[in-house]
Amino acid sequence: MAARISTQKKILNAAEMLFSRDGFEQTSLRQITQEAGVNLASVNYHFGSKKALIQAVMARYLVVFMPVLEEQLQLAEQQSELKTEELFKRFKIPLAKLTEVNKQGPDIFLRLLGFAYSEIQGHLRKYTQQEFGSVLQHLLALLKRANPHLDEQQMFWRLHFILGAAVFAQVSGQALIEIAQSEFNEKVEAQDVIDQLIPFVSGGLEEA
Amino acid sequence: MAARISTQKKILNAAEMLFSRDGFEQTSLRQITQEAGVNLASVNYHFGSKKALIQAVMARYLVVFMPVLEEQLQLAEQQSELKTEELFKRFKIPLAKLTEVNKQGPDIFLRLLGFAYSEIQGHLRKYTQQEFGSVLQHLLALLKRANPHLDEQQMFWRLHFILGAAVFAQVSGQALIEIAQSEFNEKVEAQDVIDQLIPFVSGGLEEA
DNA sequence: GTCTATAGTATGATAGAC
DNA sequence: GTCTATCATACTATAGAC
Repeated sequence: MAARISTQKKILNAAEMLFSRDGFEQTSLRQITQEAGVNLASVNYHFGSKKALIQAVMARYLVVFMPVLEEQLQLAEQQSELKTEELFKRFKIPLAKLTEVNKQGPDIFLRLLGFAYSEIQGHLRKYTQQEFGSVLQHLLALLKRANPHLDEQQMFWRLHFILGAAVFAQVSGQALIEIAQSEFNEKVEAQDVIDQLIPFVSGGLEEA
Repeated sequence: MAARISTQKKILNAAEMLFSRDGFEQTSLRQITQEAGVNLASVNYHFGSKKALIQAVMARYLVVFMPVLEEQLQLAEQQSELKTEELFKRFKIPLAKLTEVNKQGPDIFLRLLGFAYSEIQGHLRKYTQQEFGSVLQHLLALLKRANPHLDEQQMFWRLHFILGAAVFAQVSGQALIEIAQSEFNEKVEAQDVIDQLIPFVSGGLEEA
């Protein structure tokens, strides 16, 4: 017996797969409904619009990720010493938690996040800020404490550079991983990319 | 007397303005021809296709930028000590040279480059590699010499992170600059962003 | 809830008169 | 070289039968 999955879930699953592979704008409702094996019109029936569907796909991950990140930030705060790399390493815990949503959850989420920022998804930014703004504010506060030598402006730009590096790594991720594999004859996992990224962004942020 | 500009140039100028503001895919041939004050069909008459037009827009900058970059790399090579930040600073010279193409040339070029990589423009990558691959190989060789403590894999990933940070800064550039201005009550120029970027990527690349 | 059919809009490209 | 007119195609979204 095939599992009985609601049309809503079928749409979410198909959309997630295609969005994370090709991006939001590059994926049409036709592709999604075909992949999901449901009717074209059902997207608008269940979600109202493509934008709302995008938000729903992201939300499944954000509602898991953000609370765990906040938890980790609070743990970090209790430590006597607050080191940049330590803070970034804490991202690995909420990321790992996403395997509960989907076996490939961490990869998928990071790629979705990449597309969310590289394509200009104003509505997503607004939604994230509204729902999880406090967590992001908390992160910023801790990074400032760990890097008192940076002024506001340096911090502002470097955080955006970090975001850019992370986003780019994920969006170009699969292509890059394949290049890396053929070049180094080693299997490369998405997790390895994170491990490469953390010292890079830490070094960049701390630089005097 | 209005300057007599050829239709080709009118198209190139309008396309450049719109591409650098909105990206390649977000800009339609109809917008371009309207902005240029020429007929819709003339793009295909003069350039053959939208892809070819994109390439022509980029080429105007690349043919100026790349030779000057190569010149700078050769100068760097003659120095006894080869420092990472020194290498990245050398990018400022070929960038500044782009004011000869257009007063806003450096900004425009960096934004175009950003879109070229964030949207997946396979044909552009191929073109750049074909025409200017040797310069990029040279840069890679020097960065390796300046950072002998990094293995191939670390170097590979960090270069892509750097690309991501740079691209993101440019593509989100105008929006970010506006945020920065309102937040810091200071005028921010594109040049300032470069100055912020250089120590960040240098610190990130060198990190042990 | 799910379907077909289609409205309404936008795109890149081209044929053919001038 | 430049124009008008139009083709062929893709998209999101919705109306209305079942």
